[in-house]
Amino acid sequence: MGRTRGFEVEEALDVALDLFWQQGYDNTPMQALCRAMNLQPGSVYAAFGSKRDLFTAAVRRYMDTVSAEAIDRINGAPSGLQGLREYFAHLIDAMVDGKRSRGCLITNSLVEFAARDPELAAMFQVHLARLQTSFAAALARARSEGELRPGAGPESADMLVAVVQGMNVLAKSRPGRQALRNVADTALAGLAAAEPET
Amino acid sequence: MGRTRGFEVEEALDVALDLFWQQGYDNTPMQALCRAMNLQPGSVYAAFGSKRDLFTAAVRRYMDTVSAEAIDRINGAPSGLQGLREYFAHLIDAMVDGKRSRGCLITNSLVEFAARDPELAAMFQVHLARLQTSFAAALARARSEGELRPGAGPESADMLVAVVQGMNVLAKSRPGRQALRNVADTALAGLAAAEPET
DNA sequence: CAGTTTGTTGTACGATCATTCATTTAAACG
DNA sequence: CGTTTAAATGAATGATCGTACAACAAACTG
Repeated sequence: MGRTRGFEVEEALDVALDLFWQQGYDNTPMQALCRAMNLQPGSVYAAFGSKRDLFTAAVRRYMDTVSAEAIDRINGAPSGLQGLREYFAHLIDAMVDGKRSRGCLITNSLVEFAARDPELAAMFQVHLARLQTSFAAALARARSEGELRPGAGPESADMLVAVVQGMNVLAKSRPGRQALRNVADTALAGLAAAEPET
Repeated sequence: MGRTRGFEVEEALDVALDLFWQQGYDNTPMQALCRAMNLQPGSVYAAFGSKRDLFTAAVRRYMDTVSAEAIDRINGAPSGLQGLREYFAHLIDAMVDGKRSRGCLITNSLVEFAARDPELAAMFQVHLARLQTSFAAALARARSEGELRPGAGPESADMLVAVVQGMNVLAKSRPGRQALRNVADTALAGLAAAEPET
């Protein structure tokens, strides 16, 4: 019983997610969030709890949507190496044209929170582990298909995770598509077997 | 004439630099800076201007000391590839034992400021360009000495810059030395000529 | 249609922020 | 030593922050 909610919680959360993604946590006042969500403070606190709770919910939503979609691409391709190539291709597209020009919410938040909020840091760690695991699986597949040079293998996943985090940082200074492609291509070329001359 | 300053400006700046490095800009109140510097607000404002000015000075100092020392290592080695290896080795040491466990002040600040302060963003861009240039020079030297595999060269510098930025992010979650070494070794192994079997 | 319960509204509160300034202190100069 | 000038002090200011709450509105229950 009682009055029904006049807004969609997930829609509002998406708006908050967008703001946190663009501006960071400390630099986004609750007032700005309320304005963007078209909600009064009371409604926000009733629905989400504190500002930190709202942020936590936004990070969770980011992991379940944006991040999950990207990671799924890694192992949804016909070959291991191709999965990696497609992952990076879409990442770069989103960094040039789309929302990833703001970097990655988790990378941004890791930098902002790792030293002061162990609970959030643990969430970010889960994300990194997922990414690493998917990279390792793709590399294992690529190796079994003879796509990798000797010495490269699942252990190389850590390097790819670092490259992605680095690209997320660099994306914030709006580099050209070519520069980003160069980064990804160089990283993958270092793992792939030498191509036969065309 | 007049009363002389009772503190060393550079010493105070180093203290502020340390605090900004650990906690970020937004998360470091002027009050905390004053306490750490053992100075009253008036003295700080007289010496440095605004909080943003103090931060700018701290970033400049970081670039001139911490960052310059690290970059100098790249091309201070007997061979190109060896310079890169030494750069990463010292970077990893500082991430495990030293102040680099807080990441890199510039990487942190790039994430915090790129989208909202073009002037600071330009400073960070200079840093990235310096790093890229040094990497490219080392790679050119390495190539001319036959240390690189075919396909690798100065253009690969962008990938190394991304790897470093990524490691700076990952460092904040205190990874083990082994994980960091794996990242650096994998990145360099992808560029280096195949080693003869021992 | 009353009563209960829940959501919404808008204001207001205390804390904390960056910054200022009148006052006091001390070094340098004649 | 007295005057001048700059630095240090520490409280105060106004703005902005996250959050709470009293008043009002609406929907479900019986």
